[in-house]
Amino acid sequence: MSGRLMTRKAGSMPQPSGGQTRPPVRVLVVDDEPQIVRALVINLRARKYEVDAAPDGATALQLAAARHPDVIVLDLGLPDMDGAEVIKGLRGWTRVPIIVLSARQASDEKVEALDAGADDYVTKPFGMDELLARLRAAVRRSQPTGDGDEAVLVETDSFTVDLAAKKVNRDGVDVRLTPTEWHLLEVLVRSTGRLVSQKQLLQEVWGPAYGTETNYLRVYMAQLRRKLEADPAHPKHFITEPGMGYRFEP
Amino acid sequence: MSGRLMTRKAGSMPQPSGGQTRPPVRVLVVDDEPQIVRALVINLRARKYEVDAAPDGATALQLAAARHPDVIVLDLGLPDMDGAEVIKGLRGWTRVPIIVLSARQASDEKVEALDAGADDYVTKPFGMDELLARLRAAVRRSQPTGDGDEAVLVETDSFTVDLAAKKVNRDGVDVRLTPTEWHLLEVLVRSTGRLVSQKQLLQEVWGPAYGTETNYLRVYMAQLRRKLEADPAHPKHFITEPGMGYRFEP
DNA sequence: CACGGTATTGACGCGATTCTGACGACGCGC
DNA sequence: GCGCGTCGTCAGAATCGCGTCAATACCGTG
Repeated sequence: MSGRLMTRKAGSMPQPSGGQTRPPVRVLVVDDEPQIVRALVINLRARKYEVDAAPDGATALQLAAARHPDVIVLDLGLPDMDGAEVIKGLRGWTRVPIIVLSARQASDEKVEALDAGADDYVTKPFGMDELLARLRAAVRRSQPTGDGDEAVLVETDSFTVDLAAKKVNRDGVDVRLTPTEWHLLEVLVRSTGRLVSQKQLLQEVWGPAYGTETNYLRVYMAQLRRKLEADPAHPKHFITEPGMGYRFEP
Repeated sequence: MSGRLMTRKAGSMPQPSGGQTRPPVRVLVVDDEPQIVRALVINLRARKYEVDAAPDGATALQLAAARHPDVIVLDLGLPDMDGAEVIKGLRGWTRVPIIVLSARQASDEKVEALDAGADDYVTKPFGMDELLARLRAAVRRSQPTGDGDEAVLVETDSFTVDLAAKKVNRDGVDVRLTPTEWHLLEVLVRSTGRLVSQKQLLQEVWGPAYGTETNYLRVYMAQLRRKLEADPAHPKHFITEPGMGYRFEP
Protein backbone atom coordinates (compact mmCIF):
# COMPACT_ATOMS: atom_id res chain seq x y z
CA MET A 1 0.00 0.00 0.00
CA SER A 2 1.50 3.30 -1.02
CA GLY A 3 1.80 6.15 1.42
CA ARG A 4 -1.64 7.53 2.00
CA LEU A 5 -2.23 11.19 2.35
CA MET A 6 -3.39 11.59 5.88
CA THR A 7 -4.88 15.01 5.63
CA ARG A 8 -7.31 14.64 8.46
CA LYS A 9 -7.12 17.86 10.33
CA ALA A 10 -8.17 17.33 13.87
CA GLY A 11 -11.10 18.99 15.53
CA SER A 12 -10.03 22.51 14.72
CA MET A 13 -12.14 22.55 11.62
CA PRO A 14 -15.75 23.46 12.04
CA GLN A 15 -18.00 21.23 10.03
CA PRO A 16 -21.45 22.77 10.21
CA SER A 17 -23.31 19.95 8.57
CA GLY A 18 -22.10 17.68 11.28
CA GLY A 19 -21.39 14.82 8.96
CA GLN A 20 -23.51 12.53 11.04
CA THR A 21 -27.11 13.15 10.21
CA ARG A 22 -26.48 14.85 6.90
CA PRO A 23 -28.45 13.56 3.93
CA PRO A 24 -26.10 11.68 1.62
CA VAL A 25 -24.16 13.95 -0.72
CA ARG A 26 -22.80 12.43 -3.91
CA VAL A 27 -19.53 13.76 -5.33
CA LEU A 28 -18.06 13.06 -8.74
CA VAL A 29 -14.27 13.41 -8.87
CA VAL A 30 -12.79 13.83 -12.34
CA ASP A 31 -9.01 13.65 -12.60
CA ASP A 32 -6.50 11.61 -14.54
CA GLU A 33 -3.86 11.61 -11.82
CA PRO A 34 -4.47 8.54 -9.64
CA GLN A 35 -2.82 9.98 -6.55
CA ILE A 36 -5.04 13.05 -6.60
CA VAL A 37 -8.11 10.92 -7.06
CA ARG A 38 -7.05 8.66 -4.26
CA ALA A 39 -6.43 11.50 -1.86
CA LEU A 40 -9.78 13.07 -2.67
CA VAL A 41 -11.70 9.84 -2.44
CA ILE A 42 -10.19 8.97 0.92
CA ASN A 43 -10.89 12.37 2.37
CA LEU A 44 -14.40 12.59 1.02
CA ARG A 45 -15.38 9.07 2.05
CA ALA A 46 -14.03 9.77 5.53
CA ARG A 47 -16.50 12.61 5.68
CA LYS A 48 -19.38 10.41 4.61
CA TYR A 49 -19.67 11.66 1.07
CA GLU A 50 -20.62 9.16 -1.61
CA VAL A 51 -17.85 9.37 -4.17
CA ASP A 52 -17.60 8.38 -7.82
CA ALA A 53 -14.43 8.91 -9.84
CA ALA A 54 -13.74 9.35 -13.52
CA PRO A 55 -10.32 9.50 -15.18
CA ASP A 56 -11.38 11.37 -18.31
CA GLY A 57 -14.03 13.65 -19.74
CA ALA A 58 -16.08 11.03 -21.53
CA THR A 59 -16.39 8.90 -18.42
CA ALA A 60 -17.18 12.00 -16.42
CA LEU A 61 -20.09 12.99 -18.63
CA GLN A 62 -21.37 9.45 -18.60
CA LEU A 63 -21.12 9.11 -14.82
CA ALA A 64 -22.68 12.50 -14.26
CA ALA A 65 -25.69 11.45 -16.29
CA ALA A 66 -25.94 8.06 -14.65
CA ARG A 67 -25.35 9.00 -11.02
CA HIS A 68 -26.59 12.58 -10.78
CA PRO A 69 -23.96 13.82 -8.35
CA ASP A 70 -24.65 16.77 -6.07
CA VAL A 71 -21.31 18.36 -6.88
CA ILE A 72 -18.50 17.72 -9.36
CA VAL A 73 -14.78 18.25 -8.79
CA LEU A 74 -13.24 18.59 -12.22
CA ASP A 75 -9.58 18.67 -13.18
CA LEU A 76 -8.92 20.64 -16.33
CA GLY A 77 -5.95 18.65 -17.62
CA LEU A 78 -7.86 15.69 -18.94
CA PRO A 79 -6.38 13.46 -21.63
CA ASP A 80 -9.37 13.25 -23.92
CA MET A 81 -11.26 16.51 -23.81
CA ASP A 82 -10.73 20.17 -23.19
CA GLY A 83 -11.93 21.23 -19.76
CA ALA A 84 -14.31 23.84 -21.10
CA GLU A 85 -15.88 21.21 -23.31
CA VAL A 86 -16.64 19.04 -20.31
CA ILE A 87 -18.18 21.97 -18.50
CA LYS A 88 -20.34 22.91 -21.47
CA GLY A 89 -21.34 19.29 -21.90
CA LEU A 90 -22.57 19.27 -18.33
CA ARG A 91 -24.18 22.68 -18.41
CA GLY A 92 -26.26 21.62 -21.37
CA TRP A 93 -28.55 19.71 -19.09
CA THR A 94 -27.68 20.28 -15.44
CA ARG A 95 -26.89 23.03 -12.98
CA VAL A 96 -24.91 20.80 -10.67
CA PRO A 97 -22.12 22.78 -8.96
CA ILE A 98 -18.75 22.31 -10.67
CA ILE A 99 -15.50 22.99 -8.83
CA VAL A 100 -12.59 23.16 -11.24
CA LEU A 101 -9.11 22.00 -10.29
CA SER A 102 -6.12 23.10 -12.28
CA ALA A 103 -2.38 23.30 -12.05
CA ARG A 104 -2.34 26.45 -14.12
CA GLN A 105 -2.34 29.77 -12.38
CA ALA A 106 -3.16 31.67 -15.53
CA SER A 107 -6.01 34.08 -15.10
CA ASP A 108 -7.26 33.49 -18.63
CA GLU A 109 -7.97 29.89 -17.96
CA LYS A 110 -9.85 30.69 -14.78
CA VAL A 111 -12.00 33.22 -16.57
CA GLU A 112 -12.68 30.79 -19.37
CA ALA A 113 -13.68 27.98 -17.05
CA LEU A 114 -15.88 30.19 -14.88
CA ASP A 115 -17.61 31.73 -17.85
CA ALA A 116 -18.14 28.31 -19.35
CA GLY A 117 -20.27 27.56 -16.34
CA ALA A 118 -17.95 26.44 -13.56
CA ASP A 119 -18.86 27.50 -10.03
CA ASP A 120 -15.43 27.68 -8.48
CA TYR A 121 -11.79 27.37 -9.41
CA VAL A 122 -9.02 25.99 -7.22
CA THR A 123 -5.37 25.92 -8.27
CA LYS A 124 -3.07 23.01 -7.49
CA PRO A 125 -1.44 22.44 -5.20
CA PHE A 126 -4.47 23.02 -3.03
CA GLY A 127 -5.15 22.61 0.63
CA MET A 128 -7.54 19.78 1.31
CA ASP A 129 -9.27 21.86 3.97
CA GLU A 130 -9.90 24.64 1.54
CA LEU A 131 -11.22 22.35 -1.13
CA LEU A 132 -13.55 20.71 1.33
CA ALA A 133 -14.77 24.08 2.51
CA ARG A 134 -15.43 25.20 -1.05
CA LEU A 135 -17.21 21.94 -1.65
CA ARG A 136 -19.40 22.50 1.38
CA ALA A 137 -20.15 26.01 0.17
CA ALA A 138 -21.13 24.72 -3.27
CA VAL A 139 -23.39 22.05 -1.86
CA ARG A 140 -25.00 24.40 0.64
CA ARG A 141 -25.66 26.90 -2.12
CA SER A 142 -27.35 24.37 -4.32
CA GLN A 143 -29.57 22.99 -1.60
CA PRO A 144 -32.36 25.57 -1.84
CA THR A 145 -32.34 25.53 -5.64
CA GLY A 146 -32.06 21.79 -5.82
CA ASP A 147 -35.14 20.82 -3.91
CA GLY A 148 -36.44 23.98 -2.36
CA ASP A 149 -39.91 23.97 -3.82
CA GLU A 150 -40.47 20.30 -4.31
CA ALA A 151 -41.26 17.34 -2.12
CA VAL A 152 -42.92 19.62 0.41
CA LEU A 153 -46.30 18.20 -0.47
CA VAL A 154 -47.61 15.43 1.71
CA GLU A 155 -50.87 13.84 0.67
CA THR A 156 -53.36 11.55 2.33
CA ASP A 157 -56.66 10.28 1.06
CA SER A 158 -58.54 13.04 2.81
CA PHE A 159 -56.22 16.06 2.93
CA THR A 160 -52.99 17.56 1.59
CA VAL A 161 -50.25 19.34 3.51
CA ASP A 162 -48.03 21.91 1.81
CA LEU A 163 -45.12 22.48 4.14
CA ALA A 164 -43.62 25.32 2.09
CA ALA A 165 -46.77 27.38 1.73
CA LYS A 166 -47.97 26.36 5.16
CA LYS A 167 -51.33 25.34 3.80
CA VAL A 168 -53.62 22.40 4.36
CA ASN A 169 -56.23 21.58 1.78
CA ARG A 170 -59.16 19.32 2.40
CA ASP A 171 -61.86 18.59 -0.16
CA GLY A 172 -60.67 21.54 -2.22
CA VAL A 173 -60.92 24.10 0.55
CA ASP A 174 -58.10 25.40 2.70
CA VAL A 175 -58.23 24.49 6.35
CA ARG A 176 -57.27 27.18 8.84
CA LEU A 177 -54.87 26.06 11.53
CA THR A 178 -53.62 27.99 14.54
CA PRO A 179 -49.84 28.37 15.01
CA THR A 180 -49.70 25.62 17.62
CA GLU A 181 -51.73 23.27 15.50
CA TRP A 182 -49.39 23.93 12.57
CA HIS A 183 -46.28 23.37 14.54
CA LEU A 184 -47.58 20.10 15.84
CA LEU A 185 -48.68 18.96 12.41
CA GLU A 186 -45.33 19.98 10.96
CA VAL A 187 -43.34 17.93 13.43
CA LEU A 188 -45.50 14.89 12.86
CA VAL A 189 -45.51 15.17 9.08
CA ARG A 190 -41.74 15.66 8.96
CA SER A 191 -41.46 12.25 10.60
CA THR A 192 -44.09 10.59 8.46
CA GLY A 193 -44.58 6.97 9.39
CA ARG A 194 -42.28 7.17 12.39
CA LEU A 195 -43.31 7.34 16.00
CA VAL A 196 -42.68 10.67 17.69
CA SER A 197 -42.51 10.53 21.46
CA GLN A 198 -44.69 12.80 23.55
CA LYS A 199 -41.66 14.39 25.11
CA GLN A 200 -40.20 15.15 21.72
CA LEU A 201 -43.44 16.66 20.48
CA LEU A 202 -43.83 18.79 23.58
CA GLN A 203 -40.29 20.09 23.44
CA GLU A 204 -40.47 20.79 19.71
CA VAL A 205 -43.71 22.70 19.86
CA TRP A 206 -43.84 24.22 23.34
CA GLY A 207 -40.13 24.52 24.10
CA PRO A 208 -37.44 22.58 25.91
CA ALA A 209 -38.95 23.32 29.31
CA TYR A 210 -42.06 21.30 28.51
CA GLY A 211 -41.84 17.54 28.66
CA THR A 212 -44.63 16.29 30.85
CA GLU A 213 -47.66 18.41 30.00
CA THR A 214 -49.24 15.63 27.98
CA ASN A 215 -52.65 17.21 28.31
CA TYR A 216 -51.55 19.88 25.82
CA LEU A 217 -50.93 17.11 23.35
CA ARG A 218 -54.30 15.55 23.95
CA VAL A 219 -56.10 18.83 23.40
CA TYR A 220 -54.29 19.83 20.24
CA MET A 221 -54.22 16.38 18.77
CA ALA A 222 -57.98 16.34 19.15
CA GLN A 223 -58.24 19.67 17.33
CA LEU A 224 -56.05 18.43 14.51
CA ARG A 225 -58.14 15.33 14.15
CA ARG A 226 -61.35 17.32 14.24
CA LYS A 227 -60.09 19.57 11.46
CA LEU A 228 -58.42 16.95 9.28
CA GLU A 229 -59.71 13.46 9.95
CA ALA A 230 -62.78 12.19 8.15
CA ASP A 231 -63.91 10.50 11.34
CA PRO A 232 -62.22 12.23 14.28
CA ALA A 233 -63.34 9.53 16.69
CA HIS A 234 -61.53 6.86 14.69
CA PRO A 235 -58.41 8.55 13.33
CA LYS A 236 -56.63 6.96 10.38
CA HIS A 237 -53.73 9.37 10.03
CA PHE A 238 -52.96 10.67 13.48
CA ILE A 239 -52.36 7.46 15.35
CA THR A 240 -52.00 7.27 19.11
CA GLU A 241 -49.38 4.90 20.44
CA PRO A 242 -50.52 4.57 24.06
CA GLY A 243 -47.89 5.50 26.56
CA MET A 244 -45.37 6.36 23.89
CA GLY A 245 -46.40 9.06 21.48
CA TYR A 246 -48.07 9.75 18.17
CA ARG A 247 -47.50 8.80 14.58
CA PHE A 248 -48.59 10.32 11.29
CA GLU A 249 -49.58 7.90 8.54
CA PRO A 250 -50.39 8.98 4.94
CA MET B 1 -0.76 40.20 -10.39
CA SER B 2 -1.70 39.14 -13.85
CA GLY B 3 -4.33 41.60 -14.89
CA ARG B 4 -4.12 45.33 -15.17
CA LEU B 5 -6.59 47.31 -13.21
CA MET B 6 -8.06 48.64 -16.36
CA THR B 7 -11.24 47.87 -18.11
CA ARG B 8 -10.51 45.57 -20.95
CA LYS B 9 -13.45 44.67 -23.09
CA ALA B 10 -11.58 41.81 -24.66
CA GLY B 11 -13.51 40.41 -27.56
CA SER B 12 -12.21 36.97 -26.83
CA MET B 13 -13.87 36.89 -23.48
CA PRO B 14 -17.35 35.50 -23.53
CA GLN B 15 -19.73 37.63 -21.57
CA PRO B 16 -22.86 35.57 -21.39
CA SER B 17 -25.27 38.27 -20.42
CA GLY B 18 -24.16 40.52 -23.23
CA GLY B 19 -23.46 43.52 -21.04
CA GLN B 20 -25.89 45.80 -22.81
CA THR B 21 -29.34 44.41 -22.38
CA ARG B 22 -28.59 42.71 -19.11
CA PRO B 23 -30.98 43.42 -16.27
CA PRO B 24 -29.28 45.74 -13.82
CA VAL B 25 -27.08 43.92 -11.33
CA ARG B 26 -26.35 45.66 -8.05
CA VAL B 27 -23.02 45.04 -6.37
CA LEU B 28 -22.02 46.02 -2.85
CA VAL B 29 -18.27 46.50 -2.40
CA VAL B 30 -17.03 46.37 1.18
CA ASP B 31 -13.42 47.37 1.77
CA ASP B 32 -11.59 49.88 3.91
CA GLU B 33 -8.82 50.51 1.40
CA PRO B 34 -9.90 53.37 -0.84
CA GLN B 35 -7.71 52.37 -3.78
CA ILE B 36 -9.21 48.89 -3.89
CA VAL B 37 -12.68 50.29 -3.72
CA ARG B 38 -11.89 52.79 -6.45
CA ALA B 39 -10.49 50.14 -8.75
CA LEU B 40 -13.46 47.89 -8.22
CA VAL B 41 -16.00 50.63 -8.61
CA ILE B 42 -14.44 51.84 -11.85
CA ASN B 43 -14.28 48.38 -13.34
CA LEU B 44 -17.75 47.41 -12.26
CA ARG B 45 -19.38 50.62 -13.38
CA ALA B 46 -17.65 50.26 -16.75
CA ARG B 47 -19.45 46.96 -17.09
CA LYS B 48 -22.78 48.50 -16.24
CA TYR B 49 -23.07 47.19 -12.73
CA GLU B 50 -24.76 49.36 -10.16
CA VAL B 51 -22.25 49.72 -7.37
CA ASP B 52 -22.54 50.69 -3.72
CA ALA B 53 -19.53 50.82 -1.45
CA ALA B 54 -19.06 50.50 2.30
CA PRO B 55 -15.84 51.08 4.26
CA ASP B 56 -16.74 48.94 7.28
CA GLY B 57 -18.94 46.12 8.47
CA ALA B 58 -21.66 48.19 10.07
CA THR B 59 -22.17 50.25 6.95
CA ALA B 60 -22.09 47.08 4.89
CA LEU B 61 -24.90 45.46 6.84
CA GLN B 62 -26.91 48.64 6.67
CA LEU B 63 -26.42 49.10 2.94
CA ALA B 64 -27.13 45.47 2.25
CA ALA B 65 -30.47 45.82 4.00
CA ALA B 66 -31.32 49.08 2.33
CA ARG B 67 -30.21 48.37 -1.24
CA HIS B 68 -30.58 44.60 -1.55
CA PRO B 69 -27.54 43.99 -3.74
CA ASP B 70 -27.38 40.99 -6.07
CA VAL B 71 -23.86 40.16 -4.98
CA ILE B 72 -21.47 41.36 -2.26
CA VAL B 73 -17.69 41.67 -2.50
CA LEU B 74 -16.41 41.63 1.05
CA ASP B 75 -12.92 42.34 2.32
CA LEU B 76 -12.11 40.52 5.52
CA GLY B 77 -9.78 43.08 7.06
CA LEU B 78 -12.39 45.52 8.19
CA PRO B 79 -11.68 47.99 10.99
CA ASP B 80 -14.84 47.51 13.03
CA MET B 81 -15.97 43.90 12.76
CA ASP B 82 -14.61 40.45 12.22
CA GLY B 83 -15.24 39.22 8.71
CA ALA B 84 -17.08 36.13 9.84
CA GLU B 85 -19.40 38.32 11.89
CA VAL B 86 -20.35 40.31 8.84
CA ILE B 87 -21.04 37.14 6.91
CA LYS B 88 -23.17 35.72 9.67
CA GLY B 89 -24.99 39.01 10.00
CA LEU B 90 -25.90 38.81 6.34
CA ARG B 91 -26.71 35.13 6.30
CA GLY B 92 -29.19 35.66 9.05
CA TRP B 93 -31.67 37.04 6.57
CA THR B 94 -30.42 36.78 3.02
CA ARG B 95 -28.81 34.32 0.62
CA VAL B 96 -27.15 36.96 -1.51
CA PRO B 97 -23.87 35.64 -2.94
CA ILE B 98 -20.82 36.81 -0.97
CA ILE B 99 -17.36 36.88 -2.51
CA VAL B 100 -14.69 37.32 0.13
CA LEU B 101 -11.49 39.24 -0.51
CA SER B 102 -8.50 38.79 1.74
CA ALA B 103 -4.80 39.43 1.81
CA ARG B 104 -4.23 36.34 3.90
CA GLN B 105 -3.36 33.13 2.17
CA ALA B 106 -3.98 31.06 5.25
CA SER B 107 -6.22 28.10 4.62
CA ASP B 108 -7.86 28.38 8.02
CA GLU B 109 -9.31 31.74 7.26
CA LYS B 110 -10.67 30.55 3.95
CA VAL B 111 -12.34 27.60 5.59
CA GLU B 112 -13.79 29.79 8.29
CA ALA B 113 -15.19 32.32 5.87
CA LEU B 114 -16.65 29.71 3.54
CA ASP B 115 -18.23 27.79 6.38
CA ALA B 116 -19.67 30.99 7.77
CA GLY B 117 -21.64 31.29 4.57
CA ALA B 118 -19.40 32.92 2.00
CA ASP B 119 -19.73 31.73 -1.58
CA ASP B 120 -16.21 32.32 -2.83
CA TYR B 121 -12.81 33.42 -1.59
CA VAL B 122 -10.24 35.40 -3.54
CA THR B 123 -6.81 36.27 -2.19
CA LYS B 124 -5.16 39.61 -2.77
CA PRO B 125 -3.51 40.55 -4.94
CA PHE B 126 -6.10 39.36 -7.36
CA GLY B 127 -6.55 39.62 -11.08
CA MET B 128 -9.44 41.84 -11.96
CA ASP B 129 -10.42 39.51 -14.76
CA GLU B 130 -10.63 36.62 -12.38
CA LEU B 131 -12.65 38.52 -9.83
CA LEU B 132 -15.08 39.64 -12.49
CA ALA B 133 -15.40 36.09 -13.75
CA ARG B 134 -16.10 34.82 -10.24
CA LEU B 135 -18.60 37.61 -9.83
CA ARG B 136 -20.36 36.62 -13.04
CA ALA B 137 -20.38 33.01 -11.87
CA ALA B 138 -21.92 34.01 -8.54
CA VAL B 139 -24.61 36.14 -10.16
CA ARG B 140 -25.41 33.53 -12.80
CA ARG B 141 -25.77 30.93 -10.09
CA SER B 142 -28.19 32.99 -8.08
CA GLN B 143 -30.39 33.97 -11.02
CA PRO B 144 -32.70 30.94 -11.03
CA THR B 145 -33.26 31.22 -7.31
CA GLY B 146 -33.39 34.98 -7.25
CA ASP B 147 -36.05 35.83 -9.76
CA GLY B 148 -36.15 33.14 -12.34
CA ASP B 149 -39.47 31.49 -11.80
CA GLU B 150 -41.69 34.36 -10.92
CA ALA B 151 -44.02 36.23 -13.18
CA VAL B 152 -43.62 39.94 -13.70
CA LEU B 153 -47.34 40.49 -13.91
CA VAL B 154 -49.58 39.31 -11.12
CA GLU B 155 -53.30 39.81 -11.48
CA THR B 156 -56.20 39.58 -9.12
CA ASP B 157 -59.85 40.30 -9.70
CA SER B 158 -59.50 43.82 -8.40
CA PHE B 159 -55.96 44.96 -9.20
CA THR B 160 -52.81 44.15 -11.15
CA VAL B 161 -49.20 44.27 -9.97
CA ASP B 162 -46.38 44.84 -12.44
CA LEU B 163 -43.19 43.93 -10.62
CA ALA B 164 -40.93 45.06 -13.43
CA ALA B 165 -42.52 48.47 -13.94
CA LYS B 166 -43.18 48.81 -10.23
CA LYS B 167 -46.77 49.81 -10.84
CA VAL B 168 -50.12 48.77 -9.48
CA ASN B 169 -53.22 49.29 -11.54
CA ARG B 170 -56.70 49.22 -10.12
CA ASP B 171 -59.84 49.84 -12.13
CA GLY B 172 -57.71 51.25 -14.92
CA VAL B 173 -55.94 53.83 -12.81
CA ASP B 174 -52.50 53.55 -11.27
CA VAL B 175 -52.36 53.37 -7.51
CA ARG B 176 -49.67 55.38 -5.76
CA LEU B 177 -47.70 53.45 -3.16
CA THR B 178 -45.01 54.68 -0.82
CA PRO B 179 -41.60 52.95 -0.99
CA THR B 180 -42.31 50.91 2.13
CA GLU B 181 -45.71 49.86 0.88
CA TRP B 182 -44.10 48.74 -2.37
CA HIS B 183 -41.42 46.78 -0.69
CA LEU B 184 -43.95 44.98 1.44
CA LEU B 185 -46.21 44.26 -1.51
CA GLU B 186 -43.24 43.03 -3.50
CA VAL B 187 -42.14 40.53 -0.91
CA LEU B 188 -45.65 39.20 -0.54
CA VAL B 189 -46.33 38.96 -4.26
CA ARG B 190 -43.01 37.24 -4.88
CA SER B 191 -44.25 34.46 -2.62
CA THR B 192 -47.74 34.34 -4.03
CA GLY B 193 -49.82 31.71 -2.30
CA ARG B 194 -47.16 30.95 0.26
CA LEU B 195 -47.20 32.11 3.82
CA VAL B 196 -44.55 34.68 4.67
CA SER B 197 -43.69 34.90 8.33
CA GLN B 198 -43.85 38.27 10.00
CA LYS B 199 -40.18 38.01 10.92
CA GLN B 200 -39.26 37.42 7.33
CA LEU B 201 -41.37 40.34 6.16
CA LEU B 202 -39.90 42.65 8.76
CA GLN B 203 -36.33 41.69 7.96
CA GLU B 204 -36.88 41.89 4.22
CA VAL B 205 -38.51 45.29 4.29
CA TRP B 206 -37.06 47.05 7.32
CA GLY B 207 -33.73 45.27 7.65
CA PRO B 208 -32.20 42.43 9.59
CA ALA B 209 -32.33 44.31 12.88
CA TYR B 210 -36.12 44.28 12.83
CA GLY B 211 -37.81 41.05 13.74
CA THR B 212 -40.31 41.84 16.43
CA GLU B 213 -41.81 45.20 15.52
CA THR B 214 -45.03 43.62 14.35
CA ASN B 215 -46.89 46.89 14.69
CA TYR B 216 -45.10 48.11 11.56
CA LEU B 217 -46.65 45.24 9.72
CA ARG B 218 -50.07 45.95 11.06
CA VAL B 219 -49.92 49.58 10.01
CA TYR B 220 -48.64 48.95 6.51
CA MET B 221 -50.80 45.93 5.83
CA ALA B 222 -53.76 48.11 6.69
CA GLN B 223 -52.59 50.75 4.23
CA LEU B 224 -52.07 48.18 1.50
CA ARG B 225 -55.52 46.79 2.07
CA ARG B 226 -57.06 50.22 2.10
CA LYS B 227 -55.45 51.03 -1.23
CA LEU B 228 -55.93 47.68 -2.96
CA GLU B 229 -58.69 45.63 -1.41
CA ALA B 230 -62.27 46.07 -2.54
CA ASP B 231 -63.41 45.68 1.06
CA PRO B 232 -60.48 46.51 3.35
CA ALA B 233 -62.33 45.21 6.36
CA HIS B 234 -62.68 41.77 4.79
CA PRO B 235 -59.51 41.27 2.75
CA LYS B 236 -59.54 38.59 0.06
CA HIS B 237 -55.98 38.91 -1.17
CA PHE B 238 -53.89 39.94 1.80
CA ILE B 239 -54.70 37.19 4.23
CA THR B 240 -53.69 37.29 7.87
CA GLU B 241 -52.56 34.04 9.41
CA PRO B 242 -52.77 34.93 13.09
CA GLY B 243 -49.56 34.37 14.94
CA MET B 244 -47.70 33.27 11.86
CA GLY B 245 -47.62 35.85 9.11
CA TYR B 246 -49.34 37.02 5.97
CA ARG B 247 -50.17 35.48 2.64
CA PHE B 248 -50.97 36.98 -0.76
CA GLU B 249 -53.66 35.20 -2.75
CA PRO B 250 -54.56 36.12 -6.35
C1' DC C 1 -38.60 78.33 7.43
C1' DA C 2 -42.84 76.34 6.26
C1' DC C 3 -44.84 72.46 4.04
C1' DG C 4 -46.49 67.93 2.37
C1' DG C 5 -45.60 63.34 2.43
C1' DT C 6 -43.74 59.44 4.81
C1' DA C 7 -42.22 56.66 8.67
C1' DT C 8 -42.41 55.58 13.51
C1' DT C 9 -44.76 55.03 17.82
C1' DG C 10 -48.37 54.37 21.46
C1' DA C 11 -53.05 53.19 23.01
C1' DC C 12 -57.31 50.74 22.82
C1' DG C 13 -61.11 47.24 21.85
C1' DC C 14 -62.25 42.92 20.22
C1' DG C 15 -61.93 38.39 18.69
C1' DA C 16 -59.14 34.30 18.51
C1' DT C 17 -55.98 31.31 20.67
C1' DT C 18 -54.10 29.11 24.39
C1' DC C 19 -54.21 27.35 28.90
C1' DT C 20 -56.37 24.80 32.56
C1' DG C 21 -59.19 21.73 35.21
C1' DA C 22 -62.84 18.41 35.38
C1' DC C 23 -65.13 14.40 33.71
C1' DG C 24 -66.00 9.96 31.53
C1' DA C 25 -64.25 6.06 28.51
C1' DC C 26 -61.10 2.64 27.64
C1' DG C 27 -57.45 -0.84 28.25
C1' DC C 28 -54.57 -3.46 31.31
C1' DG C 29 -52.76 -6.02 35.23
C1' DC C 30 -53.97 -8.15 39.39
C1' DG D 1 -64.46 -7.63 39.21
C1' DC D 2 -61.61 -3.89 40.65
C1' DG D 3 -58.23 -0.30 40.78
C1' DC D 4 -55.10 2.38 38.14
C1' DG D 5 -53.24 4.99 34.59
C1' DT D 6 -53.80 6.99 30.06
C1' DC D 7 -56.51 9.04 26.66
C1' DG D 8 -60.32 11.92 24.52
C1' DT D 9 -63.66 15.53 25.28
C1' DC D 10 -65.54 19.69 26.83
C1' DA D 11 -66.09 24.39 28.45
C1' DG D 12 -64.69 28.40 30.97
C1' DA D 13 -60.94 31.75 31.95
C1' DA D 14 -56.76 34.12 30.96
C1' DT D 15 -53.91 35.71 27.56
C1' DC D 16 -52.34 37.12 23.13
C1' DG D 17 -52.45 39.05 18.54
C1' DC D 18 -54.59 41.90 15.22
C1' DG D 19 -56.85 45.99 13.20
C1' DT D 20 -57.62 50.67 13.90
C1' DC D 21 -56.85 55.37 14.95
C1' DA D 22 -54.25 59.24 16.08
C1' DA D 23 -50.21 61.72 17.51
C1' DT D 24 -45.43 62.50 16.75
C1' DA D 25 -40.90 62.43 14.39
C1' DC D 26 -38.48 62.72 10.19
C1' DC D 27 -36.90 64.58 5.63
C1' DG D 28 -36.32 66.53 1.24
C1' DT D 29 -38.34 70.47 -1.51
C1' DG D 30 -39.70 74.92 -2.57
